Amino acid sequence: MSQNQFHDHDHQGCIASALATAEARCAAEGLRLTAQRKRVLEILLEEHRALGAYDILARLSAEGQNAQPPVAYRALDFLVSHGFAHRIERLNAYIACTLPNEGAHMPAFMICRNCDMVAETGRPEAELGLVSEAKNLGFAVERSSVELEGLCPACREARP
Amino acid sequence: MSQNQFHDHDHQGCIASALATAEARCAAEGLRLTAQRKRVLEILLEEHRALGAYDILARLSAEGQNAQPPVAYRALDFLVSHGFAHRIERLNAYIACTLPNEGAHMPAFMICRNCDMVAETGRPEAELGLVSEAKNLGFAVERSSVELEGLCPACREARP
DNA sequence: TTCGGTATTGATATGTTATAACATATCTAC
DNA sequence: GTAGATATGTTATAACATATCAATACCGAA
Repeated sequence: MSQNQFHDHDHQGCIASALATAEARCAAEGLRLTAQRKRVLEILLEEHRALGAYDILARLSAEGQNAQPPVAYRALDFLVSHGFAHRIERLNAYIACTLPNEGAHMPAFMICRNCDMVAETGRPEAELGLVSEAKNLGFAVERSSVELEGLCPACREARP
Repeated sequence: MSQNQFHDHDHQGCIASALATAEARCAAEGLRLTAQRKRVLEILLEEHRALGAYDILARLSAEGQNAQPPVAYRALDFLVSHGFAHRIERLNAYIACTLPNEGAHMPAFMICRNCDMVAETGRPEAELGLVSEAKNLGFAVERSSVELEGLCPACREARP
């Protein structure tokens, strides 16, 4: 996948590759990528945007499964805790990780307020700066959430 | 107030000073710090931690006001949109700004997962790095949310 | 192989956070 | 003092998330 999430990309390939990566990592780490978990990951990858838990439930129900809230939340917990997906706090929604090879990491997200597109990016030096600043204050960082809200390139052009 | 939020400080003075700042800024900018908005800001300042909207409603109800959800959310929207308070996405909660002189700004928060303490900090170069990285990708940042979760100094010592 | 523990799923109920919608009151400028 | 804008009161409901407990599937050890 391209470095720049805003560009077009080979979507089918990106889905297949992400699934393969998840399966490989689960096998390597003794995790169980069960049918439910895999299906939820597939849904996130297909949509390629942030989905609420109830959006996922709706998809599952449309497929004939009588899916109740815990079904989605359990699968999402698994995917998030192992780095296959991320929670977007700002949207109360979830998105497939675009860098699943890296395992648990500290991503940053750009969220378009117009089209709700979400792009993930690494944040090399910024991350270090924040964590070390916290460390100086005696605070031990374990997880981080960095979310930038604004206008994506497409929406900037559409409504300048 | 001290630079380091984890330290003790003059709480009464901090409340009075923050309220005075808010009143001065509202006067200067033609904003209306109505009784409800002021009361909600006072509650946030008194607690000096992140409060959910329904925590605030409970306080208001205890004071005899029959407060319904929109009462809290409207006051919080006002306070947040003008930089007198911040929303902590991770906690679905709100906290008084400790740097209200600066108007709208881009804060970062450290959230203790053990005691729920929230400390606000600026983030000089990290902020610039993130925003400029986004700009390079064509994304125009309008707001940001940076939240670090971990253990505060006190909780690190208590359970090492 | 079967036993027993652990992890996962199924199902119901409920808790928590946030907003829609519309009526009324208050302020401000003209 | 009236009009327009802003703020508040009130009811209802949408949207997001978890607790609980029973049933089943998986998996390693005896």
